[in-house]
Formats: sequence, C-alpha cells, structure tokens
Amino acid sequence: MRLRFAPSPTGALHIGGARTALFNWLLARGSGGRLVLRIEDTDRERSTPENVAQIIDALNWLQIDWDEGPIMQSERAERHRQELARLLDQGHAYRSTATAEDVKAYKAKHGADRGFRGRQEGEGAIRLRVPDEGATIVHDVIRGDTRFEHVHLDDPVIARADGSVLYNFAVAIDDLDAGITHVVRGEDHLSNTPKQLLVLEALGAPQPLYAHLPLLHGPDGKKLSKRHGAASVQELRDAGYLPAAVRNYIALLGWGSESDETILSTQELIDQFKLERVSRNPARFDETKLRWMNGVYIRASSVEDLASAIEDHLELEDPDAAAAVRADRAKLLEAARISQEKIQRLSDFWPLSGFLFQEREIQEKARARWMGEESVAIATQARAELADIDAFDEPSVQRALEGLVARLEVKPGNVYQPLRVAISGTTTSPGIFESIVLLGRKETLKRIDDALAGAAR
RNA sequence: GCCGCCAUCGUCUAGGGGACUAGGACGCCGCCCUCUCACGGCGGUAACACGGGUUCGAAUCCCGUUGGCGGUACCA
Repeated sequence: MRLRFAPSPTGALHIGGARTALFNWLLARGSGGRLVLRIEDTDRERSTPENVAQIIDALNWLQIDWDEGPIMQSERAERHRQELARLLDQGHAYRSTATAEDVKAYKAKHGADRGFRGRQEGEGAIRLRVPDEGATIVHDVIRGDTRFEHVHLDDPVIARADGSVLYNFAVAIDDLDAGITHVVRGEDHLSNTPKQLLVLEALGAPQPLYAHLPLLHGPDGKKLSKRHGAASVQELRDAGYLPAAVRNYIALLGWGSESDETILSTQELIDQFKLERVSRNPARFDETKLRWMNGVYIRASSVEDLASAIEDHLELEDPDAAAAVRADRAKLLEAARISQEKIQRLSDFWPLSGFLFQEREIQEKARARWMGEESVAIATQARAELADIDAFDEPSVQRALEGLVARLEVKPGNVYQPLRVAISGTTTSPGIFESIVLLGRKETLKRIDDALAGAAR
C-alpha cells in the first residue's frame, strides 16, 4: 500500500487531522507500505511556513513518522502545468471567463439538475469538461459505491486564469505521481472525489482506492473548534496528555477493534486496524474519555518515565515549577510515585503535589475546616510525635500517627486532615505518610509550626 | 435550492434477517475498600430517530419523512 497524509497548512493540526494521519500511518506500518507526507499549500493566502512547522511538530509529538516528503504541493507547479497543458490540448479542459455568478445564472435558467457547461473562450480560468452523459462512481472502502450523475456536476475550475492550479486538480496529479494506492481522508472530500476521478480519467491514468473517514465533531455535535477546549494536537500536549494515550483514543473515534478492547497499544493498533471496520457515522470528540484513558496510561508508566514526562511538561508550562522539580531528581521520582494513581494528566501533578517542592499558603476553606481549636490541639500532639520518632520513614511515621489516633480515640481523619492542611495548604494530597516522609522531618515540623502560628492569630 | 453522506445508551461503539431480554468502554448513580483525592472491586442507570413496506421473523433489507453533516469557490 502507498498512502499519504496531505494536510493544508491553514492552521494547527486539529484532532480530526491527527486521526487521519494516524489511520494512514497505521495502514502503512501494518502493511509494510509507505506513507507520504504532502503539504497542500496551493492556497497562497492562507498557507504559512509557521503552520507547516506546527503540523510537523504535532506529528513528531504524536510519534507519527513518514517515509517520503514532506512534498510541498506548491513546488510541483511545473508538473501541474504540464498535465494542464495536455488536458487543454486534448480538449478535456478549456478556458472560460464564466464567474460563479454566471454559473448560478446558468443553472437558474437551465434548471437545477443541469450542471454548468461553459464555452471555450480562449481566456479566463481553466475548467475541466465533464461529460454530459453517464456518471462517475466513487468506490469507497468504507462506504461502498457512491454514484455522481454527470448532469448534476458543473464543469469545475481546475486552474486560475493565471495558470496556477486548484486543489482538485493538484491532488489528482500529486496522488498519481506519488503512486498512491489508497486515499484515506476526511469525508468532507467525498463530494470532491468525482472531480479528481474525472481529471484522472481525462488523463487516462489509473485510479486509487478511496476511503472517506467520518468527520469529527465537538461535544455539542457542531464542528470542532477552539470553543471545545483542546481541539488541536498542541493543546492536547499542553493539557498534559500522553502521545500514546492520544493515539489510542483517537483510533477509537470511528473505529473499534474486533476484540472490543478499549486499551490498545500502538502495536496492537497497527496489527488490528482495518479500513473495512471504520464506521460511517460522524463521531464527537469528548475529552472525558480521553482523560480517563490518559490516567490508565499514566498508571501503566514506569515511575522513571512518568517523572521525565512531568518534568518535560512543566518545562513547557511552568518554568518555576520546572526549576523546582529539576533541582532534585530523587525527590521528583518519589513525588511521581506517590502521585501516579491520583492524576489523570501531567498537568494535574503540580496542583496536587507541588507543595512537596514549595511551601504554599493555606487555603481559607481548608483552614476554617481543619484548623479549629480541636484540630490545633491534635496537630500539636502530632507534631510532638513526629519530632520524637527515631527513624523518619514511612513505617515509623505511620506507626506514630496511628498510635496517636488510637490514643486519642478519634477518627483517623481528625489527625490526618489537619496535618495535610498544614503541609500542603489544602485538603487533598497524596498519601499523608508518604507526603510527610518525602517532605522530611525538618520541613514537616516547620510547616506544622507555621500552620499552628497562623491558626493562633 | 441542488448533489451527496450519515442516523444504536449522554458519549465512543458491537451488531451484517432468527444467537438481542441489544453487548463492551467512558460518564453518571449506589455499595465495598479507604487518612483526603484517587485507584481498585461489585452492582445499577441508559439506546435501535419516526412512518411505511419486504419477510414466518427486522436494530439489521427497501422506500419515505425528519434531523445532523459535507460539497456546490479562479479555498483546501
């Protein structure tokens, strides 16, 4: 199989484009075929080098690689011109000055079910001549055959008056030259396919097989946009998702494995992905499931890997936090270990466990609930216990505090929550024993003292 | 308007005429575990858009309606 991913650099790579890239990649890797990356930048106004860089960056982050390219469509202008000249010579295409309004007027006059057919004028934009009779049938691996009657089709403009080619022409030529066997892309291109097929036919060229993927929508069923939160690959990365989790999740949008499994490694994805099993209905991108899935991947990571991922993430998102974390690798490792089962995204780490690296102000609500008279009395005793024990490790700390709970005959939370608030500033944190040990005796006692002093005021 | 695609729990989906009392996953709810938050375990909630056919039998096939989406650019 020879496949291609052909984004147009008019914006960031969004999740729909990422899925198209992934499906092509899975097919290439699973079949021993090749994947061609082509940048469709024939829209000179909207295509920018920054967007190209961003798309490549996104693919790199997703760990989707390609075998050929990136081919810039704009650099193939000469080839496009050649084929265009051939079509013109052979009468398959002609120049016409007809505008969009002219086409509309034509159809109003001739009836809605009669496609626009222009006259050879020798100047103006170049249109492809569509046969009056018959139909073009798109053979789609996912959808079966779709028939487009020629009478409904307008002669499409394939090149501007200045000779620069348009999308539907360039794609056909580029796919042909690249020897693409399977065109896998979004369903928004289905209606364009007959035009491309007609170009190929006029050229007497072979036709590839098509597969049009169902479109992706936002949670509200509307077109995906920034409004829906993390819609681009970059935003997903910034939100603290892992590439492997994102790949797993988007693979499941419009496709399901035969085994009905949800968590699938990239290798399993490669082994199991079949175009024939891609669904025909549009899917909504709902971040909730991705969040859950990311948590699964985080829990499955080694502590080493998780720590590195957290560090990289902080590096990008929070320089201060990154510096704090970088200063003590051993501590980061421990912090990652005790946070691992409590976070779903890398971005959850710092809010939950940052207190292990930096002292924080105690939140008002937490103080009100857990720094009252009784709590202060308990915390004072707990402080004494912690100051007293010989070894400051988890078993010792646990034994000491559990002893206190038993002696005081209070609920465990009455001891642990004031301590938690004192050391973390809030009511949720990793396990209290682990947190205290990781903080160390000196720092723990200091924070309890600070909290006690604050409560007295 | 015209052309086309699509239609199963809130969401992603399984389903290819009888195996469907419609399965799984996320979410949600409840219980258990529990130092908080999570994790984990157990249980529950919830869907074949509507109307006609075809058939002994339809979530599955056909037609229509409705709805969603795409195309209809000298955009991609």
